[in-house]
Amino acid sequence: MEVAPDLLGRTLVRALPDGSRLAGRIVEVEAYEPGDAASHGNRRMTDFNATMFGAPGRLYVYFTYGNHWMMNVVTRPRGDASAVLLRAVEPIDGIPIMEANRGRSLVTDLCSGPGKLTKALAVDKSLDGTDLVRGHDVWIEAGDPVAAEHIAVGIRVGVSVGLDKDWRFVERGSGFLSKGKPGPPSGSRRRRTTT
DNA sequence: CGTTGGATTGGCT
DNA sequence: GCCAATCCAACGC
Repeated sequence: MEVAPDLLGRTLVRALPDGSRLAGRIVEVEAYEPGDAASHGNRRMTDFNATMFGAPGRLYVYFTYGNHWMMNVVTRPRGDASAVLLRAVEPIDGIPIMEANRGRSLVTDLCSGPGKLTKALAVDKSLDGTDLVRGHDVWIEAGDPVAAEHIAVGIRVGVSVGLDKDWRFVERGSGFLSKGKPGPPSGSRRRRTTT
């Protein structure tokens, strides 16, 4: 939680096997803490979320909703199971490649959401556990920190519990934020097979 | 062992 | 506005 706002403004870099460099400025994150009902870390440790329990400074990648990867930064020491979800970045380098990955050319729509971000940067489970400080596939650079007065906070997006926590941090006024609406999903639109 | 629901997105009605 | 895509773990029987 303490480091989540600090990640805003930093540069997320992804180096592809062919040497291409993709980079973006982090503009939206959410914190997930130990004991947080909305966090995977609140459940038992499995292969699915093991990275979250591991060493800090690593990349935690997981799959959800059947077809979307999410990328997180593990922030607390081994055993504490916390992470910061990277929800949106402002594209800087390798935009044409991002466009190809996303099948879209609107720059504000390339990385404006957690699932979009991973697709644009070609991030998947194979990068789970990567060291974001020393890694050579994906890492985070210092970038330009966002001043506290330009950071807006709010409740997290897409979760139905833990709404009492203002753990979503965004760069105020950025045009590259996700379109997810904070708070519970608009009704529970989950399919009902039972009659 | 079968069903449900989720840190989502994109496409169709 | 509503639903499908499609994987994993919790929960109910």
